[in-house]
Amino acid sequence: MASYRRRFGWHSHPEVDIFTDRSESSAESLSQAIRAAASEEPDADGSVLFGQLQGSVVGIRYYTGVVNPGEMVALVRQPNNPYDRNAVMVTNADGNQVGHIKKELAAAMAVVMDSNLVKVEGVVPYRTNNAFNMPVTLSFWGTKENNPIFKQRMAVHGFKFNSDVAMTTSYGSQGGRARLPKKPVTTPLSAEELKNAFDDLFDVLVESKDGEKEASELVSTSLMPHQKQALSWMCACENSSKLPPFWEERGGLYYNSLTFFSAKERPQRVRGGILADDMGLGKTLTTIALILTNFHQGMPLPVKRCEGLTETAPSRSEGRVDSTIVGGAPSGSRRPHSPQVVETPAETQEVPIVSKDGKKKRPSVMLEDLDFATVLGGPTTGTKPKNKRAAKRAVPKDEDPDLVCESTSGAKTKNRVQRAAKKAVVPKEVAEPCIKESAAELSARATLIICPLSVLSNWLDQFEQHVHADVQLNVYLYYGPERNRSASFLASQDVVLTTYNVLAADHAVAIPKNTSPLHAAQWLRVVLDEGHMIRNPNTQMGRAVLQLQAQRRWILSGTPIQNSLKDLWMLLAFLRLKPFDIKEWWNRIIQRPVSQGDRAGLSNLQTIVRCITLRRTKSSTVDGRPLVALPEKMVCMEQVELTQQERDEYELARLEGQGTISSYMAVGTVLSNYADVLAILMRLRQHCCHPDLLARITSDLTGGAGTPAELRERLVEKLRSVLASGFDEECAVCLESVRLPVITPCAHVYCRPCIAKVVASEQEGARCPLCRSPFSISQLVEVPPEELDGEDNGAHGEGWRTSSKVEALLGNLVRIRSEDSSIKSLVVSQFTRFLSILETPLREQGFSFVRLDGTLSQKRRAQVIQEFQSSAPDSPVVMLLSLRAGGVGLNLTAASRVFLMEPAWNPAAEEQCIDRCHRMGQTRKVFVTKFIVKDSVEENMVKIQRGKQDLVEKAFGSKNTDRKASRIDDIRALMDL
DNA sequence: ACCGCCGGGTGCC
DNA sequence: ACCGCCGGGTGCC
Repeated sequence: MASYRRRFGWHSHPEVDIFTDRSESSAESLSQAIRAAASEEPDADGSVLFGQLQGSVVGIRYYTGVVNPGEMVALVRQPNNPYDRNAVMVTNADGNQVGHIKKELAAAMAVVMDSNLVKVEGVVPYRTNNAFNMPVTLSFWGTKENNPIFKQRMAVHGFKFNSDVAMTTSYGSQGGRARLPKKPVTTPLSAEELKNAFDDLFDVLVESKDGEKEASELVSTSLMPHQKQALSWMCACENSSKLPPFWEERGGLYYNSLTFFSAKERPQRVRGGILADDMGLGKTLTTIALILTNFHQGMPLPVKRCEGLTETAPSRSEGRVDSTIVGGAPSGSRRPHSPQVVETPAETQEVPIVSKDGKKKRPSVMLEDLDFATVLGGPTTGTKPKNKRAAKRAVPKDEDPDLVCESTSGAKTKNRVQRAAKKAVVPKEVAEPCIKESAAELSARATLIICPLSVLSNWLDQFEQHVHADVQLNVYLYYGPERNRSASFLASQDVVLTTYNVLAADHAVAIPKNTSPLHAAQWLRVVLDEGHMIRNPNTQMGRAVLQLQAQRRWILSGTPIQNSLKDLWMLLAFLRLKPFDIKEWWNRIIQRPVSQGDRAGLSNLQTIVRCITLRRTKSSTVDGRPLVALPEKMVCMEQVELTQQERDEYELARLEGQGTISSYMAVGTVLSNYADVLAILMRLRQHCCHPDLLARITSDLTGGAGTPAELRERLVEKLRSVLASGFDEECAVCLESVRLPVITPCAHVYCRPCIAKVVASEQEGARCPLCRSPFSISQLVEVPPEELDGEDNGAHGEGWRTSSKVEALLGNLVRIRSEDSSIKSLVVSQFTRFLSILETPLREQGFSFVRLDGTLSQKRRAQVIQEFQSSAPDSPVVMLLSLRAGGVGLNLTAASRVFLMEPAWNPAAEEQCIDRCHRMGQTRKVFVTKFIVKDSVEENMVKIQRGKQDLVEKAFGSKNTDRKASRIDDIRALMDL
């Protein structure tokens, strides 16, 4: 008994004591209970039906949950029930408790559920007039091996199954209707079909929703057609009272065609969805437009505008950013008080406006005001005459102190446009039934945006760039130790920007006693940027995200599903798409049917995704034209010839290296001397760039024993060089990019958690998975964090010398400058020391430049990017960029030339770099130059790059051994062996 | 619940 | 009367 109780399955959730909360709010806590319990469930696929039983649900008069004939119900174990530890609770599809399973049957079910032998599903087969209990058909699902033991345990309690009926592997999609296992009507999908269908899940959605919506004129950037479509769609999602998928209204009742659940209450709608546009289509801008355009009841966000700033509006002066960028300071989010404040007009369309006295205002009256409003916000038309006209319209001061502030002349003024706006409560979407909002709902104002740290600055920039300078938009950066933790302060902002980590950390700290500030606030809207980041609901992040309180919820993601169907569940749970936000229903209705190849299940899944997602790709079209016509991109290789002296040095190193490696080859110890091989390759690559790069790599790797400290230092050095080389980016255990890299004494690099797993799994001595050399966990070495990107900052003052590659780059830069001095360039290298070396000639030649590498703090990084992106005449024209710096999403569109100083092992890294400037917002043709030293390891690397790209496309089932072999082949090719 | 079960009242017909 | 029978109170787990 004790043993099975300890191994709680998904039906049991000992933490949740539902009896502490039996009152009104129990519906929500029950949903949470089910969700919590269900999330522990192992994969729902591969189950077979053991059999079915008729049972009864008792005590229904004590609960409010309603079930109609044919509806599915959930069975949830209640091990803490004070009356019966075997209790099994029954809830309906809405998460409301219906009753309990009768105790004799519950006693049997508790045994098999607690020991994880089965998952139980229930359907109420028919109606009775009994007010005290109701029938339920229970289906028991589990893995084949567990079938006999299940039957036996049930038999002990007197429940027998008819064995010939029970076995069927098909789930079918019958939902609640059928009580007997059915033969599938159609043949199930093959694994291949399933995989394709799954991959296409989002891609087939690529669609152009018709209908465009203009952004509020608070937005200074004009939206492209596809962005207007997205805005229109997003507004509709937020405002319409349309039922969620699979719900329909039938004679005053709301009916779900998948669970057969019907309810009097309108099911809670999803006010939001997934914007899954490809990267670069402007999800950020569209979201900003949404925030400004769709406040309550389809009105624009009411904000104050400072007229005085209008004239300088279009220039993005640095001064404006700091008012938003400073995290933590309570006043940090407010822009300095400026002259004459006006609130924004609310309406831009010809909607009849009813004035205070009930008279209908003619649209023309409105237009007059609008004209004025347009002037206020107009990007380039901050013309004096119109402003004067605006000033004349100022009304006496005594009306509404909130809207008044000092004008330039010191007089208190308020603009009458506002009065028009205030009266303009006519909803915009006349065709769509506009949702009703309660007073409490109407009081929510702020939008919370959660994003990865790497794109924080991008959001700030984009707000800066796309919102009119005179708009007093309160954007608060909730980040850093000084952040303001007042929930009411946060809720009073227009936008609060934070990261997943801050959210999770706050949540974790607050959880035992109270709620975190972000969880205490009632948000108008929560936006998850790169929303695919949260995949697991059991992580701190996942839990924190799910518990936010908001009226509207959005997920922005270029790749909504990364691995499996399960990823999608988290997104649906976040959006609270009923009833799929509860895992039990998701598993029953979607996950299991689909993973068993059920076509109807797949089609239901597609319906769900279609209803809540908008996705366009770069190749989508609007009215037959591509969404974004990116300027052309030209990629060329520039061959660099070494000087005779460089060539001599290179050949010396190559011959030596070839000798070493071929001797390893001869005795088959290439992999156990991997570090050596990499070091040789590294030296050759450095020869190709600049001789001074070699200076520090002097340690003889095979050198005799030293003190442990020396050995350790050598390993650190090796790890550093391995990481810098980019060669060993993938961990041989998880086959993914190395996280938390550590190096073994045999110089193989793994993720720390991966190698720890290996050590744990091997009985006695752990061996390196690649070369089988023994090692212990204490011998693993990691790079001290402060050194990760720390390189000497080129004190190359006097002893500086040039190289062929340096000359090649400088030649290009000088030529470009002479042709068009406004052209900016990215100079990319993996060797940050090479970037340091390049600083000297750039300075000598009078190029103004900035440098972006991994050592920069977030704040400094943002500054550097902003400086570089600036179009001011004295702004930098070159950015020295470390290949590994920053993540995706960096926006460096000011550059239109990219110089890749040396080939990278990973072509994707190069592509990513290029895409930082060849992306939306790029107006010029982009030229990419890849420098390759002729007759060198670099040329060989390019060949291998090509090979790998091919490989990636073909290979899915490549095994570890294949990888090893291919590595040796790689090395052979690289060294011309 | 038009049941079953419990426990107090009651006790030939 | 340490039973049977009657009828009211009661009722999930």
